[in-house]
Amino acid sequence: MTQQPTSDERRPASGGQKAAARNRAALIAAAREIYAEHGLDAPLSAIARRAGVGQGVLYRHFPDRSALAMAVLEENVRQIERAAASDGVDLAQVLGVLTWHQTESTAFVGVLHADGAASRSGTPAYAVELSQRVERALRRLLPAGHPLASQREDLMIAVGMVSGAVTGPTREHRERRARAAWRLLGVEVGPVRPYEE
Amino acid sequence: MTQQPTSDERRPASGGQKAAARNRAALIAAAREIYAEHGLDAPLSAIARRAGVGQGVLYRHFPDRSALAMAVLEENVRQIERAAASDGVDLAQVLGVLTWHQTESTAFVGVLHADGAASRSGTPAYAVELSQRVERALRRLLPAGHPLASQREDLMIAVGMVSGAVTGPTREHRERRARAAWRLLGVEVGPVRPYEE
Amino acid sequence: MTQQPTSDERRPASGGQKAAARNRAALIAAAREIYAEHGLDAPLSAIARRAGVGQGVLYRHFPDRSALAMAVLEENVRQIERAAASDGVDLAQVLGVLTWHQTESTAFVGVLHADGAASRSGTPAYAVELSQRVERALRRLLPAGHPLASQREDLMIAVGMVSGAVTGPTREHRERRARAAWRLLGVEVGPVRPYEE
Amino acid sequence: MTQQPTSDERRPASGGQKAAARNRAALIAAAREIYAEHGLDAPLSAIARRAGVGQGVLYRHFPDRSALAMAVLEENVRQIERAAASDGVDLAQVLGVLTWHQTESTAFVGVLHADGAASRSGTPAYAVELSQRVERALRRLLPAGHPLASQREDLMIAVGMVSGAVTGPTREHRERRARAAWRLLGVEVGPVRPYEE
DNA sequence: AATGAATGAGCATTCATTCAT
DNA sequence: TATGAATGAATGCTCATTCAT
Repeated sequence: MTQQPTSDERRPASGGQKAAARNRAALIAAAREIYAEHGLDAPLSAIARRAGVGQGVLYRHFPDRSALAMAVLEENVRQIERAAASDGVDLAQVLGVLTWHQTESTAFVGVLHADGAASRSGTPAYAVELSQRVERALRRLLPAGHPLASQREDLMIAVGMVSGAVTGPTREHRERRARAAWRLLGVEVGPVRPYEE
Repeated sequence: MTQQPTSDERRPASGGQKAAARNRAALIAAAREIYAEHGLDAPLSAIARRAGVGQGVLYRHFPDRSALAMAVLEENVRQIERAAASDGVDLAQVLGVLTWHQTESTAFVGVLHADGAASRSGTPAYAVELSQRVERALRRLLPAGHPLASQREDLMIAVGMVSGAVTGPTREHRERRARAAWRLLGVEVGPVRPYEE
Repeated sequence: MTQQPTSDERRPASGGQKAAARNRAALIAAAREIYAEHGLDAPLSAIARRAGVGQGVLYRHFPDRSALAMAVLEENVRQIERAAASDGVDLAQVLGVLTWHQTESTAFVGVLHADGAASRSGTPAYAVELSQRVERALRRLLPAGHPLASQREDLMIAVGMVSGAVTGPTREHRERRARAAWRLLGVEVGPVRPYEE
Repeated sequence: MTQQPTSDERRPASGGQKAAARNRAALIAAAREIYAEHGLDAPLSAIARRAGVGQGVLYRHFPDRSALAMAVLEENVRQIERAAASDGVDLAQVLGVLTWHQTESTAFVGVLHADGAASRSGTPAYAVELSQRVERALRRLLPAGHPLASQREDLMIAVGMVSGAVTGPTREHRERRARAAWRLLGVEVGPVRPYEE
């Protein structure tokens, strides 16, 4: 009726709070890798396995699929927000950081396809939220005369467009195409690299 | 006891070659609808059901998932090829037809993300092939001075970019964004509609 | 991304419509046994195994847990309804049939605990429905002067009470206790046996 | 480097024997609540959480699921035993206390379904034991001419019958049905309330 | 040639139980 | 002695694919 383990094997067990944090990090790292290889729909079991933990641990830390994706992509968005908040930064530089994440994390590209209005009803809520955070970060730096400043939607449409261009087997390949995309848009982009301060 | 088959029962009735062709068409039409509603990962059983045929028929006509997707998207590509081959047509008009398919068929958008070089190893071969056929169709009409003519890759990068912009709940929504995308690229587009001759 | 069987093994397959009906019957029979042994919460996989079919077959025939339970208990209820509808029958005889099912099918007892008003919110809807059908069948035969006729609820309370008395390892044991219960209620019961006409 | 433990950290603080007893009581109280809300199959983790203790504490005090259920129901039985042992009490009054527990604690009802002979092989041993204790308490007060005195089994069959009648969403609902059950049995019941002396 | 039943692998999720801290 | 993280078995459910009829 109720489940009861049949095996007599000794079962390994927990490793305290420190291990918990380590596991959480391992799960996020594993998810990032698996997402890159198999997309956001990858089996959660694969992520747990890659992280070297049981299925339960994944659920303990992330109650549902969204929570995990959110945690993974949160880091990407945060870096963009930080970059946008630093002193004396201009839009081009932040677009460089954005582009770096687009080329680095295939899953992140998917999020930027979600315009703020939830494209298809299937678009997960977290994607919309993350997309809006990126938009807020960028818009503050958008100067009046900028090519993307004339119409309200243009900014995120352009970001989506670059996402559409970011394909290819290696990061370098993807970066080349992303740069070409921005060039075609006539928008200046700074160095494509992660934000570090 | 030599009982004659009274055959009161309606036999499913094989239907001959004509029915076979009709089934194939019904499957493609059903797949197009289901793909639009549930994406390319929709259960094949749903497609068979919508087409009003058994699962077996689907497998008879399309040995695997790719074959069906291919058949569905083949039609989109063929229309673009036909449009590009008509008399006195110019690039803008064909881009209009292309854009119509992008806004109409979400699945088709996915194909155009596949640049000719097979972006991710996961990209199915048919996507690459279809993408290349679109490229060939367009490139013949690309005049020397066109904004997308200066670098070899620009043409399909631009197409991919527009695909990236095509999000939204309704076709109208998606068309508006596609037009904005072409505008940002400074590329002229003709009427957004299917090709009919 | 999408699941694809890794194994190369030949997989057995279906056996036509006749087998389908046979499977359905096998599932119901298996469920009846398993319910008797492990209660209504028994794992569905155990039922499928006992019936000698795959999990999918169970879901094809019974979309959810309720549907299967319903199908199993439906037969019990139907016999009572039939008994109640036969010519010249009186309440005592139908109570005999009811009692037979109470002693035969432990799961059926559970259903009769569900008064028409859904005892706990957890009571499944089908239990309520089946219980009400039993009540309707019995009430038509309830004569004015009967010990259970004075108050509206008394009829099904009495049925529930007998259910509460029906415990014990063997059917005979349970029948003995059921008879004692009816005796304590001062209610006459006919022969305890299934309905056959 | 002989660093003194500054112990700024609040250690969970073992708490000594007093805390242990407090935890045990908290677990029983929590279990009673959870059982009432979710039935006897409720997750143990929920009980530990409600009690405000870790899972480990639960296992320290109650090695398995039965031990906890036993401890919870033990209290119900003890009250009945105490009531039956008080001066000048009669059967009707004790049945009132018994009925109160039946209406209050759904889990307790289940125990009373277990006649002394272990109805189904699945019946846990503790249920049999508790049931027998209730029987002993009641039988001593059973006067010779009582309606339940003529046959040995009648007493606990009647108790089981009332248990079978005790359904409904609220305690009041259940009490009304329990009273009706005793009325149908022609057995007098005193005030339905917990025993307090 | 079509039907649609059956198989069974795969993924999500829950929870009893252990054990490092 | 208490905590609560981790394990992993069990179960529910879905779907691609095969094949008897």
